[in-house]
Amino acid sequence: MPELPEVEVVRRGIAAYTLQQTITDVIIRQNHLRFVIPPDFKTQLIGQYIQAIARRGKYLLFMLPSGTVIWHLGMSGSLQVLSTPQPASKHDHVDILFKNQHVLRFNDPRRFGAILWTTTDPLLHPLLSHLGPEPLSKAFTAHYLIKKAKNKKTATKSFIMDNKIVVGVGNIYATEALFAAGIHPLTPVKQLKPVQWQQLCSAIKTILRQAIRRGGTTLKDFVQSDGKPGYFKQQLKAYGRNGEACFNCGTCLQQLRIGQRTSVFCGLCQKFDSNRK
DNA sequence: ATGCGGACCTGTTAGC
DNA sequence: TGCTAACAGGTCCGCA
Repeated sequence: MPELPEVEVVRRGIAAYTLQQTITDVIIRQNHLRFVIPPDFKTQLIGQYIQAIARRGKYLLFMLPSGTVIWHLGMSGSLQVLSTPQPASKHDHVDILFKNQHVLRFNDPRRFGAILWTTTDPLLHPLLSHLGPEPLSKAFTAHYLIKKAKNKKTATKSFIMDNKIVVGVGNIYATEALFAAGIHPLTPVKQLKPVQWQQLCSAIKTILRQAIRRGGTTLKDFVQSDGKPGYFKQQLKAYGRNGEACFNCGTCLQQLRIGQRTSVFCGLCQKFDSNRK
């Protein structure tokens, strides 16, 4: 479910209620997520407090004095802060209780989420160590992409969704960024011109920033930490619009599958040929 | 080395 | 109406 903007929205939302708060209890109702939650997870956390909540790609990092909780929301996970007790409903797998009475509750129907505990540098963890740069950082530039794309024939859409190239760009924002940059999703990356890399790079940054500002994209069930949906869906220009008219030229948007993911694009605005524009 | 398909798991929707 | 198949925001692994 959540791509980078959604994870960032969650991070900011829960930080306000949980930073510096002592953990009084941890309730695990289902420990079988993408990985099994470590057996000592509960005892490691109780009595400690959250010093900071960071994000690396789509991973949330809860920094405690003696270690770090690495938390991934998977495809369908959400984290909410409850200020009054509420009975657990279906798929509410984990609760973290704080001294200030707030509860951090994790719900994840598909259980693709992951919760890990590490006492060493989380950025060196095997799941994180190979990750590419943050798209909103200075390290993410057209120049960097050109270097990475050299001699590769990968489809541009698969390329920008590859964690090792850049983190946080999932199907929604990849689709949107390619539309904004006027690049056909199947274009082999070695064919892209520098000007197109510029457009793509800045489209990714712009779209992610806008999505964060609007609280992320709610397609079906994404909620911010306060339970409200995200409001970026109204801004989507290509994703989910197969068969509808392109906002630029009125042409009927098309759909195809790339790497088992649906891709919507405009056959007129997004061409292989780079000499337009 | 790269790149693709499959697997993980459940819920919703489209189609017959 | 009811059953089944396909598909869904992510990621890792193994095989070609």
